[in-house]
Amino acid sequence: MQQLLWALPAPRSTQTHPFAQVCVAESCARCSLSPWPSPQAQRAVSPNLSKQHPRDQLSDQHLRAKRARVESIIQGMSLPLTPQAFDMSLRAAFRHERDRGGEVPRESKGKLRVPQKGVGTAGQVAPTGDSSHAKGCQQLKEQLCFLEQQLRWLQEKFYQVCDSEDASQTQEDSEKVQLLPAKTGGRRNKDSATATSNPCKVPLRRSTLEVHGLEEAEDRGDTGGLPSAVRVLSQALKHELAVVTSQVVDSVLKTVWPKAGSHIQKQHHSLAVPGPVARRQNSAGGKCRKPLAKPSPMNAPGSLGSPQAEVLPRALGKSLGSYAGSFSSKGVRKSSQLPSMGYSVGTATPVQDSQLLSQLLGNGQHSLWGSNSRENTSALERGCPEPLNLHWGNVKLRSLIVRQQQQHPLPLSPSDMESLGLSWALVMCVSGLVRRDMLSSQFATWRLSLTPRQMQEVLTPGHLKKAKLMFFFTRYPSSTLLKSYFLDVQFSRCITSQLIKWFSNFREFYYIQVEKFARQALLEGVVDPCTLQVSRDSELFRALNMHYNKGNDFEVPGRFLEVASLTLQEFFSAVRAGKDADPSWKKPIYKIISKLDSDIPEGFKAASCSQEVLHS
DNA sequence: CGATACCCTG
DNA sequence: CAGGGTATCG
Repeated sequence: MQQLLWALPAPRSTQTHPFAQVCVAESCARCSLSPWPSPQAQRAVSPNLSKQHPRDQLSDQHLRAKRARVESIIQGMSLPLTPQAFDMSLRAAFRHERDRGGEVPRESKGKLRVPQKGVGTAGQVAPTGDSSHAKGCQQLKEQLCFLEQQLRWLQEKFYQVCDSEDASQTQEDSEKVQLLPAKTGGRRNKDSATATSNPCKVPLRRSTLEVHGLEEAEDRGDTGGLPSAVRVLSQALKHELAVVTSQVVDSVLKTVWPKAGSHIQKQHHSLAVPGPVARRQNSAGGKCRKPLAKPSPMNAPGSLGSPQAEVLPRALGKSLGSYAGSFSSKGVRKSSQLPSMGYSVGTATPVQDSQLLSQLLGNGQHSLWGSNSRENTSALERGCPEPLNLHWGNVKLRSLIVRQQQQHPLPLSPSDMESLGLSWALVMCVSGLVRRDMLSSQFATWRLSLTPRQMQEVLTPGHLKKAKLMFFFTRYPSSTLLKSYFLDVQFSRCITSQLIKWFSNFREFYYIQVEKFARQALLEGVVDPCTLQVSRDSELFRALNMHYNKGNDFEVPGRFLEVASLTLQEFFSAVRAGKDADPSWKKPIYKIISKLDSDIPEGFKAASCSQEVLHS
């Protein structure tokens, strides 16, 4: 969720966050009550939106109506916030703004992330420990903060909408022209051609509300009142906000106070208790990508012969909740693998969400969850009223509407927060307000918490490490070989290509390094290629070892040294012969090296191998 | 046409 | 390391 937060497009560089400014200047209480900056203030901080067209005066009323509407959303959301939450969120917002400092606020990345419930979730439900209460409170508080920040950000976006609408009809906004697919060359055309199948594939620069959907709405002559797209989004957001908020509150209360309701006062008390937000970092983003953490329930000793003193932070693997709401390859929850924790899982399964997300992510045909999604998806869509089938910035708004109309509760579980994050991500993505890859990241994280224990449906850091070590033996593994060595991975097209991509990246680094040293040798006046031998204490080896074997906890096979030496010599000879003038001069070398793969020790096949990596 | 390799970029 | 693009192969 925090990813979502820092992923939110920063205000234009010349513009500080209007809300932050208000916060600085005045006591935050006022901001909380009325998060809207005055129109003057708004314009003052957004110079490029300040061009007032004469025609605007005619539509002032129009604008006010829109603002009032959006404001009602904000205020509706603000109601349940406690004073502490306000204060906290304000500070968070301010901190966020400060951290931004023109760059991505990396540091804030983990700050608001809600701690995952660990293995002992059931224990946390027990009303024994104050810490668990505090933790829950912390969660709730942070959720609310997050929501508020989102809202504030939305507010800003809506201002942009209002203003850009005014501008759009009166001037050929050069920026907008630039955004139009038809006018930006072949690649853009290609993008829009595939837009239907990749509804969420919204490039960042089109991810503001200044998207085609608005224009579409207006092109249809929808000039009276709010543009239909705005109206639809507004309604969708309202629903989403209401549902999400109540769910968060409910779920946290239920979790922390099984006899919820009678201890509301305690909540406020506990809210003030600061708690460390232990949170794993996850820099992974993008579709079908491996998360950095995984539940590692199995910890059987690996059978790697060498001292596998793998050193990845334990917290990485442990902090994640091991909630095992799991999916089979068919996308059906395997009840047999559900832990009996007494969580009331909502009637709507995560499967539905996942399908929707999958749809949004453009994985419609081959859902990450399996193959039966098409059936269900169509079932979902049948209930969807067609008039809402708008496209908004290449995103099917309908998907949101479908979800909204279903009004199913999100599953209440330790993955609540992730689900919530996804709900928001959905809203953000559908409205074109957030980058698709960030949604995907959220998506992957969320999905991770539902992964079966036995079969990894995602590639973990452990797998990556294992792959790197395997690179010492094989530079060009076939997909079948990979399948036979990652037995604990449930292979899909996505997983396969990711693994292959990994090795492609490994090779890339490898060849770059070797080439670098080959050229260096040439400059140093080496004449005989045979003198170029890669030994364990050579610079080249150190560079490679650092990359593939960080920590030097794996004994690199001698064969790899031979291969590296040969690669080095080949590069040396080629460069010396001036072959590097040919754009494809590396191809022959690649061909040679590709034949030098050796067998991988059977030990790598051990399913626990990649998990062992995380624990030793 | 899909899978894959390579290249380039962030 | 991931993404996107292009080139190539069967």
